[in-house]
Amino acid sequence: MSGLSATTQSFSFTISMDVVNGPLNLQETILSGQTGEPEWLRAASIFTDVTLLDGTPIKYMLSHKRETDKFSLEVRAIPGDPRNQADEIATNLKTHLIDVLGLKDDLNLFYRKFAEDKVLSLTFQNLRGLRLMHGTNLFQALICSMLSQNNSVRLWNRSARLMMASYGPRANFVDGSHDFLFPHPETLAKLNSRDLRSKTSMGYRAKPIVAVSRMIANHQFDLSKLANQSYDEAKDMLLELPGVGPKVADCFLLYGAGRRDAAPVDVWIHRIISKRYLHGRKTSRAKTATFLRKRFREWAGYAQLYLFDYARREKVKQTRAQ
DNA sequence: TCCCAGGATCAAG
DNA sequence: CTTGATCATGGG
Repeated sequence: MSGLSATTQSFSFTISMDVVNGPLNLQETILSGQTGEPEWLRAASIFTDVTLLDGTPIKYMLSHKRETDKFSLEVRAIPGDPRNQADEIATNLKTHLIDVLGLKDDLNLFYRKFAEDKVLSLTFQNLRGLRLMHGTNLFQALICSMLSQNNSVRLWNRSARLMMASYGPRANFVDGSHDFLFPHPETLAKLNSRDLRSKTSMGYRAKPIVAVSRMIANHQFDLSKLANQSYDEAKDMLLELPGVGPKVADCFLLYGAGRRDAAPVDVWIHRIISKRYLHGRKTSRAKTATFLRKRFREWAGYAQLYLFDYARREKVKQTRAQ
């Protein structure tokens, strides 16, 4: 024995997802604008994410074969701590991916259940394998959802990345690279909103984001407590936060807290629901939201995700046709 | 230059 | 309970 402890370097492995029923479209899933966390970085068809496993950071690159059914995931893992065992990291990473990518959700059941819905079923072919992601950090999910209000996906992602680079804890990896995680509420609570604004170009959203960070940092508000409450109770609690309205609250509940019966109603959803389900009658967003929840129940979040993507695609087609 | 982006808020009607 | 103006920022 040399006395040197074994160190784990970067390594690759494959996750066979035979046990998980249903398709996965990795690209659609990650690029669908869900607000639980910033969009994973993409180079060609390889996605990179950094997460905490048992409190230590891991960077991993993800790709998969073209088939959406019977897929397998190619994973390259770069540990943050060389003392962690490779097989242990692989096991934890697999569990993590099943959770984050919603691989337990029975998509085929969803497709079967609403095959007769003339509007929703239209989206199933192109979006087959699109899944709801599950945020890993409640605070991050709330802030990202707040950033998304009256903003484009591209811009809120940019602000979130700038927040990480400016105020996030640094994570080092065994290959010498480093990255920045999402900042803690305690860090943001100490800022004045003007500095946050100038460094992240988040505009007027800086003020409520600092305010909310303070409420969470001093335990005036507990995000984890919402899991034990009914949808209506949880939403009412969230609506008391400055800068959090009905849409942002639903984004947090769906993408952050993993409540699949929440259905955020934005301009796109409101348009397509009133046009295709309510005969073009003009209604309020509140009524659109109620309609979504009552019609799709525990699948409301999924219905919303598919209709949102579909509505955006239609818009793109229209603008191209001009 | 104006309009829009996964809206929230406040004042008026 | 609805409507309108305002709020930063950047892209088209």
